[in-house]
Amino acid sequence: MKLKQVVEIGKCLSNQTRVEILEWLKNPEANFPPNESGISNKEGVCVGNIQEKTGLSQSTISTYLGSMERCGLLHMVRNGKWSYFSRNEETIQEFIRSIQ
Amino acid sequence: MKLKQVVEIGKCLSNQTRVEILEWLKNPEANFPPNESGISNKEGVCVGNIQEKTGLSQSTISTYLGSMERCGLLHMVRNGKWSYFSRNEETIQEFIRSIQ
DNA sequence: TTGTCATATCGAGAAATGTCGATATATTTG
DNA sequence: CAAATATATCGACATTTCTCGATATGACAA
Repeated sequence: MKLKQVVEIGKCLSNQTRVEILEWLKNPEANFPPNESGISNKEGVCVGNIQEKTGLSQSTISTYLGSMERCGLLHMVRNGKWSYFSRNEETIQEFIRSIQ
Repeated sequence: MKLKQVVEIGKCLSNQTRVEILEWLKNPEANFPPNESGISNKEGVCVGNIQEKTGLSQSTISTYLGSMERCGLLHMVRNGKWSYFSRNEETIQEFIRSIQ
């Protein structure tokens, strides 16, 4: 993994709420209520459910999730009006290999 | 590892130079000139040699290394007027376990 | 003790990030 | 089409971090 990407991931991990989101998404079914649509939490958790759990504003959480997706920590899939976020385990492993 | 420590490590990894230092210290004998004192680079690299390689000011590098030590990424040992820094592999592994 | 060297700490201004409310966009529903 | 809903983006101000030069500290040498 390139240095720039390591740094971008580091920026995401430099904030308590973002680290918690990453942690919660290890077990999305236990940490979030079921999605309104049929989609399982395993495939991704919608922005609203993450926002509610953190207590921060909608715009802040949307910004957080966007930056976590751009650096590769999270994967996003859109379905209608919802965006579903899940961990991107491949990139996380690459990041780990870069620093260990 | 506690959330706060993960975040402090994240802050250290959010800067290009600090990530490079961590990378260089994987192989200190290849990346730094021998220490003036008898101490091997394997046991730690002194601040001056790290500063010279980065090109940043002495005070900046001292601040960087201090924060990397406080969060547990680096280990420091003092010897006379020198401080020697090396990777703290135990904490690095703990950090990795926290995010994977 | 005085001077020199390596490192640490301080104070400051510049730059980046945090976080919000307001608003824009896009999708679905009536 | 109009309204409602979920998410994204914008603009702004507060806070944090970056990075430096200046200075303090502590160890060693003369």
